[in-house]
Amino acid sequence: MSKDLVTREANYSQWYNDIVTKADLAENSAVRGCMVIKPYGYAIWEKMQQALDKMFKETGHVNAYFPLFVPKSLFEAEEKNAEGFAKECAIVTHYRLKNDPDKPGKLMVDPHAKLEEELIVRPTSEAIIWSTYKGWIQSYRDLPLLINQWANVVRWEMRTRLFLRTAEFLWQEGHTAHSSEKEAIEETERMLEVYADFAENFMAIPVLKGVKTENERFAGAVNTYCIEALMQDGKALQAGTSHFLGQNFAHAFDVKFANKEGKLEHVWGTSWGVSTRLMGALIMSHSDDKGLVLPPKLAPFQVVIVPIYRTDEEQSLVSSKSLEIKKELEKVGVSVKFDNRDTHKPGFKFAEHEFKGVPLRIAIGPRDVENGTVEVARRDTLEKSTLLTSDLSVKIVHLLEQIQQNLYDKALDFRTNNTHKADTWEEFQRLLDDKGGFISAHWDGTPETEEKIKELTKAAIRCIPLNNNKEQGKCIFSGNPSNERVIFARAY
RNA sequence: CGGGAUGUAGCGUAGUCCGGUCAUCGCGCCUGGUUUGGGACCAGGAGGUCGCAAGUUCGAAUCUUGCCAUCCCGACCA
Repeated sequence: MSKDLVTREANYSQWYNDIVTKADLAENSAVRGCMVIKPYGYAIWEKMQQALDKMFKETGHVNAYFPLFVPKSLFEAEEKNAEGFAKECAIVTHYRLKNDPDKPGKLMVDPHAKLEEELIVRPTSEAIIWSTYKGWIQSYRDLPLLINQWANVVRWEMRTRLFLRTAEFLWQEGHTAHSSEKEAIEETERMLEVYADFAENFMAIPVLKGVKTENERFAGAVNTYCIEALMQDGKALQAGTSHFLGQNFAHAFDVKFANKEGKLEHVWGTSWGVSTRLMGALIMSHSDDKGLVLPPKLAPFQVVIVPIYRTDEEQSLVSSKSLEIKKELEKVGVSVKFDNRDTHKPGFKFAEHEFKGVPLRIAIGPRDVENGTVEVARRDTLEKSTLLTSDLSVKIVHLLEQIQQNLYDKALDFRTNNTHKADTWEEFQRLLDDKGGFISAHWDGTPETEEKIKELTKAAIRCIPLNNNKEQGKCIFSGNPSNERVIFARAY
């Protein structure tokens, strides 16, 4: 466990990988680039899903499910989208295997079972969904169409990393259709707000809301909004995107509706998604050199109770007290695990739960039962205190709220301390190499300049912040005039 | 896909240059006993196609070739 954990300073990426695997979140599988999400990691993802799903429904969306496969002819209909994803598609070309006559016991692809038309394993579902929407939308009365799906997608990435970039990943993708441009833009912005709200209030990660530059825009979108988070190593992570699709997909798939005047118009679209990459963001934002740190709102269990005893008699005494406390806490909505394994010593359990990021630990021994107390340890600050069991549930609820808030505050402080303005090229480069982080700087607005800066420094424009202050200045690279700062960073 | 590194028991490793007496050690695992308020101790035990496949050789963990996987650096990307 943590005695084997390399420090963040010594090797950040190894630290990350160690946490993912040693905290039992996920592991590499027999399939290149694809991970197995283990029960403890999946439980966190389920918490995320539950919270997000509720928020989607509260904003009027419903869930549906569309096929994994997209016929190539549909996939290529929206040209920019198809071109953008073409280089990372898995393609199904056959539908049958047969015994290999040359190798007994082995199978081979049956050459007679070639598909008429290849199927693309979805890298994103716009094509299959918009081709379906064509049949669902005739009138303005059919709009807006507000649908989300929870699914897996495949993008054949060259270099993968657990949660941050895997060939197959889990996500949700919302796909909506509207009768006006204004309404579609409102939807795009609404969902960005939902993502920001989720990141800040559940994940305890402050995020920067903004729009992408043309270079970084989703293939097939008119405008891409994003939330950007800053990781502890000073690199940025795109945590969610919301796209205004204009009428691009409506044109590509001929999706039209009759308006109130009886005239046919193309519908306006949006799509938005977050993925299991959020797991990576969660890990890298809060965890420390002792292991994972989880915000209470997303922890599979918020409190672990570790009983301490020597004799059978003590064990039954301590156990019944533990169960009593567990019940009391569950009554006020706190999730509790009673770790009554008799195969491990308390010290081992302390270390294990600490490594796995359980927000609060309660230890109960015979002494506590006698005194009417418990020992409570916070994972975020590692502070221990002895609390009277009277009103314990109220105190625990309060502590969990404090931990949630403290994690957010710490992450926000970190981001504040690692966001800098640069006004010259030298300053820009120095900031990048010294500290990384977000760098706020003037840019002349051209893709060429953005590209050159990226080439020279590996830093890209993460976003143009929403509600950005207008300010006259000169592009740090070209010296041409600029009327606002944008956010640069090296990114995952 | 380009550059670099690695692959030996569940994990971490020694051995590879210089082929044979070589499958090493620690953790973990199993059994028994003593333990239990911060990662227990003693004794005994099990566990291996040395990544996979061909080749060279009397003989391959060790040499050659191909493939696969992982990590790091690029390009690509949520």
